[in-house]
Amino acid sequence: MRDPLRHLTGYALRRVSTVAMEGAAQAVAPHGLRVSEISVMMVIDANPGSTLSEIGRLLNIQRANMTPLIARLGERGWVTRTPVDGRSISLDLTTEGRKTTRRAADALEAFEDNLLAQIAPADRPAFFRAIEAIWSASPAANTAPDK
Amino acid sequence: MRDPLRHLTGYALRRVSTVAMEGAAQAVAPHGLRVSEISVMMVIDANPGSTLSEIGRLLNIQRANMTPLIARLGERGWVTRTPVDGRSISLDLTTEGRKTTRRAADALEAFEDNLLAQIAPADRPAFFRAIEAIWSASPAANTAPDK
DNA sequence: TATTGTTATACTCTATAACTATA
DNA sequence: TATAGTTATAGAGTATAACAATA
Repeated sequence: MRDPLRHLTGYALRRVSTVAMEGAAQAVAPHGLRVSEISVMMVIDANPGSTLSEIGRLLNIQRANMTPLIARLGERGWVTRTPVDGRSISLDLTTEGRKTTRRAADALEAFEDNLLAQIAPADRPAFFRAIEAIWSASPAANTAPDK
Repeated sequence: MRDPLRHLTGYALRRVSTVAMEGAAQAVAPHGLRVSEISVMMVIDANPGSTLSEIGRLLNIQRANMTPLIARLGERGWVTRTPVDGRSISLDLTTEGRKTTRRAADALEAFEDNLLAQIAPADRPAFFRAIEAIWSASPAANTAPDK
């Protein structure tokens, strides 16, 4: 079977991205989390007191989709919501949320290390330059999500 | 805002893959096609007479999801279905389907060229080696989709 | 007026299970 | 028994529009 898509950059990127997402999902699932959820928790952990909107912007997740995600994390006692000025709410991890984040993030990073280990060390700088070049030239990198 | 995900290979791949998919979708939409549809049509064009299952395997699309996709292309008069042995059907492009494929594939490849152009020529070989290394080490590359 | 959070909704992609009919 | 195609369905991710409350 001939594969006329094999030479296409975007197609190659999509396949490999799928591999990465599935591995990340598996790494994080035993901790009861989805990739989107651990991502949000890691960002809150690194930026305590940030706003729902701010975190969504960083991760390219729209407000409308952040709300139920944060609600799920709140129900499990991992994230607290504190009104900050009457219309914004600031997000923080609970002690239990921090523990869960650390465990899940460790699992995620172990998987990411395995991913990176597949790439020959000599190829890594060029690989990341390429990724960064595509990203920073993209509309998504230069536009605010949501509106 | 600190971004604790920035250094993760998989996260970087996902973002860039999203850029690629959105660009591909935009390139192909004016021709009335989705990315999955032009992909299938390009594969049929390169492998006329192949089977629905065979094409699905190549593209990692399950049979259950191929059926409605092929049905849509059939309704538009772009793909024909020919029974080959009573349970398999072979797929071919009509003349009109070939024209559409050529136009949409040209648009897609123009976008892909722009993507590639973002990467410094000196970085390209390492970039593709890295992509290929991650892919070929993945479970997906060594497993048949569907079951 | 612009922004925040919320609700409702819809569309795409992907996945599974069950079924038939054929090989 | 295994495979091909089909149907129905469900989950997840993502997108838009509209709204109330606040800055």
